Amino acid sequence: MTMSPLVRTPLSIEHALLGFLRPGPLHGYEILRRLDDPAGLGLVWTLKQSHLYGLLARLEDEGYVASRREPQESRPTRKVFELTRSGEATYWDWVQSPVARGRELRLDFLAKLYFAQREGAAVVARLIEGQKAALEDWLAAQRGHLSEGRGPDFEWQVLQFRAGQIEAMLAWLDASTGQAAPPQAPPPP
Amino acid sequence: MTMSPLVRTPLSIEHALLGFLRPGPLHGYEILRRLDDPAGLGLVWTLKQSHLYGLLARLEDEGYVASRREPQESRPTRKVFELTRSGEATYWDWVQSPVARGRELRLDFLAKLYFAQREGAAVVARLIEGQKAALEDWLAAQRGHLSEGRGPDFEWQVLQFRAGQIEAMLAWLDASTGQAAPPQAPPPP
DNA sequence: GGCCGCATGTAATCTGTTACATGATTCT
DNA sequence: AGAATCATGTAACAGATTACATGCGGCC
Repeated sequence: MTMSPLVRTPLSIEHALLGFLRPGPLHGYEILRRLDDPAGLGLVWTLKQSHLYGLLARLEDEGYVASRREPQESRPTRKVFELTRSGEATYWDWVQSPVARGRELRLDFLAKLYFAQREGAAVVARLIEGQKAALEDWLAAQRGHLSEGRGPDFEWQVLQFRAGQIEAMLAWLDASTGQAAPPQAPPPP
Repeated sequence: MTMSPLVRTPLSIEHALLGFLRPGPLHGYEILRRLDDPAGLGLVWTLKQSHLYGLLARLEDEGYVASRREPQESRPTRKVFELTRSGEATYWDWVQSPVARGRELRLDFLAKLYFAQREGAAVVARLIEGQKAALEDWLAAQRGHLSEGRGPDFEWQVLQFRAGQIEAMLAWLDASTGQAAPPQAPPPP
């Protein structure tokens, strides 16, 4: 018996799809077209059509979205998705919380940023502040280990590598999005 | 009918295991212990025991390694693996060729570097030169796109982000391993 | 007697990716 | 007539991760 849990704990990349539905209901094909925009999210996250439909089905399974069929004249019936309460809460949580692991910076964080910018300066500020704090913690940890080590052995190189990547990320956050809007009350959690 | 091909084209992370066998035959448990070293490869690549055994079985399936059983008195029988010709060739190829995608830098490249350093300065130099060239190509591509774009929109931010990460990586290569040994004849290809 | 070290593996699960299937309409 | 667009999905496959299974011998 397969019990699909209503809520998965780790906030992962497919929650980005909820971001497309936040402004209002949408059908799968339309989401695909938005992903095709080479200057939009498609720049960092590409999906095959079948993959997208699979993800949407699962999000519905898990109760984040609900769907209704919308027949059209002279066009195939659409399946229009909209956020449930749970989906909306999950989205706000996802879009404002920093990623917890370095490997999530390339994809997950940029996706968050993409949607956060569509939600306004306060949301962006919140996301960036949280992520900066996380990065600074990581950096401190790397530096802590570095100070223990002695020579340029493999461990030292790895720590240097990570520190360098984190520093570059921090510099980028400051340079490209650093004009932080004053934090305001966030949209409904 | 499942035809497991003798050679998979993409040189991926599990080829790192071949690196443990290059100096000489080894059994799985011993590889595990080497991976446990928190200052060694284990720093960037962690494997569950079952996962390792699975990977070794597949490498054997694909003809990269061969195994023999080695009974012991008062200890469980070991399964000792050694490289085949194909495995050795694949290893030398893997350890000296740069990674082709950014996401492979964190794991695959560091693994290559780990083994390359065990093979000597010439191998390290070869790997690093190749990777630098690849990074510089990527960077040029990002900058090319950047010059086309106008404002600080999402696309611009993404390109800046990538450029920053690549620059940090280049700086790190120069700083921590930059004293390139003069290229010599590599070990038997 | 119980835990740790040695040494092996199978199998389930999950996720990601890709191939394939379908069918109507509109555009060229 | 043929290609592209609109719109949906199933199923196969590949990969990573984890849980679980087993058994002996030595140490405390």
